[in-house]
Amino acid sequence: MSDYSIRSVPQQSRSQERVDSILGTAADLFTEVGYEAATTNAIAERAGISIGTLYRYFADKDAILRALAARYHREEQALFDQVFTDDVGYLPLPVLLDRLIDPFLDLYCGCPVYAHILLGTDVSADIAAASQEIEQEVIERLADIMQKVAPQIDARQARLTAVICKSAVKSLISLRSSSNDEDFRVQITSEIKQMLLAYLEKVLDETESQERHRTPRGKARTGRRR
Amino acid sequence: MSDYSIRSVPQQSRSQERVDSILGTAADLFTEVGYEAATTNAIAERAGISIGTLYRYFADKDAILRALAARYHREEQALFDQVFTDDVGYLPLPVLLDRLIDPFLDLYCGCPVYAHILLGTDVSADIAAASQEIEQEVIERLADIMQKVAPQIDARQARLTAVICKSAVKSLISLRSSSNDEDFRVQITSEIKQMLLAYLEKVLDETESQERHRTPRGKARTGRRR
DNA sequence: CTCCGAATTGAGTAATCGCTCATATTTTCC
DNA sequence: GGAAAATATGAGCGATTACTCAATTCGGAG
Repeated sequence: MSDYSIRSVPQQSRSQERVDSILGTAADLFTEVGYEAATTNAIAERAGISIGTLYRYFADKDAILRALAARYHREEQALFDQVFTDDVGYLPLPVLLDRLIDPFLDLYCGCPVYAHILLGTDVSADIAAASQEIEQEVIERLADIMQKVAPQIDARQARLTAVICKSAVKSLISLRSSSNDEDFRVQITSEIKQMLLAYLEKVLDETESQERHRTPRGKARTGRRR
Repeated sequence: MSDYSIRSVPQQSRSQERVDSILGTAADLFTEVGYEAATTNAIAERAGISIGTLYRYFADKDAILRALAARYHREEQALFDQVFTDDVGYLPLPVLLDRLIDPFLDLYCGCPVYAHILLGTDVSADIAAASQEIEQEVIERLADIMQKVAPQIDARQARLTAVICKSAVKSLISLRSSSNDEDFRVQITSEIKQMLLAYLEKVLDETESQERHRTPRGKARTGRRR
């Protein structure tokens, strides 16, 4: 340790550990008692550090939640990148739904605080705004997928359908975190998927028949754009 | 029942007016800035009374929200009583959906704080528990209606379907209160109804065919475990 | 008008929370 | 070893909040 080889790697890696530890503890406390009720002193104590140290790494309490929201955003984007492959438009609907839903369920299951952020339960205005931005992004991603699945669909309907799908999954997350009964979770998951399947089949059916019967008036019936 | 922790029994008609005034102001403030951020002093000031007077009528801050939740519960029950008529089982599904959904949308639109209570956004544990109780009641009411619409359905599936319907309407409330764009609200309302319609048609279709084929067990589409 | 209880008032209290900073400890590097 | 820099500590500060209570006003009966 007396070599002057690397500048401050030990410091950095230790710092990162500290940050992660704080984030993990905070996430646990937030989900247990809510954001407001989770005091910074309690977070520090449970993380095994002093309150002063906590404030060396985070400017204020909100910054902790912001960091968690950022991590959530990152992981969610990674999931989407994984899902959004070339063949996404050619998958049977039930398979597509599983592909779209299951990884996200795992995400929220593995880190329940993400559900809090998503559902906007008991968060500051800043976080709520950030969360809404993330959701907007999700809607656009889903709309893109809709366009791949049904190229004949118009952009407006694709967005609308995306909003509905996102909402349904949000409901599913909410329902799943409202109960500890694993059986109920399985049933409700299957049921929401059934609902989405029925809805999507109906939407696709209607846009397809619109296409077949020739566009009723003029042009620009089929969405393009993008 | 009937203990909202109101301190003073209305000896004068003036008292009831006061209580209503406090409740109305509190409801406004709660929806504007949230429950935590709405201080009792601010409620009193806006209601044009002193903080002392407020505490003559309500034991503590939570009692105000509890009174609002009780009012919400009462109005919701009244709506259900109105909807749950004898012919409810014979209505075409789209009509039934309108009958079930539209009055509730009006309720939440007329008093947005009800949406806060329903969605559990930023409320105390007590209120969240009370809200969950109300929701449980809603599920049972909906399950009853499901049994009337489709007598061949089994109780378990009826409850499951009720949970889904309640969730979907909850989503709709959430979506509608997330935007001020009236056009969006109309579209999203129609779309959620479409989704529910597709889902209910599917559920009824499956239970009917189950009935016809006399297969109480076995080739059910919804995977049965246990 | 006088008197008295009920209603109202709002400055003040106790408790809590986010956050600071002077001090103490550890690490780095010669 | 030892100076200096980096990091950690936690008592305590200031601000905020729900809530109290002694003082004051109101209203109506005699």
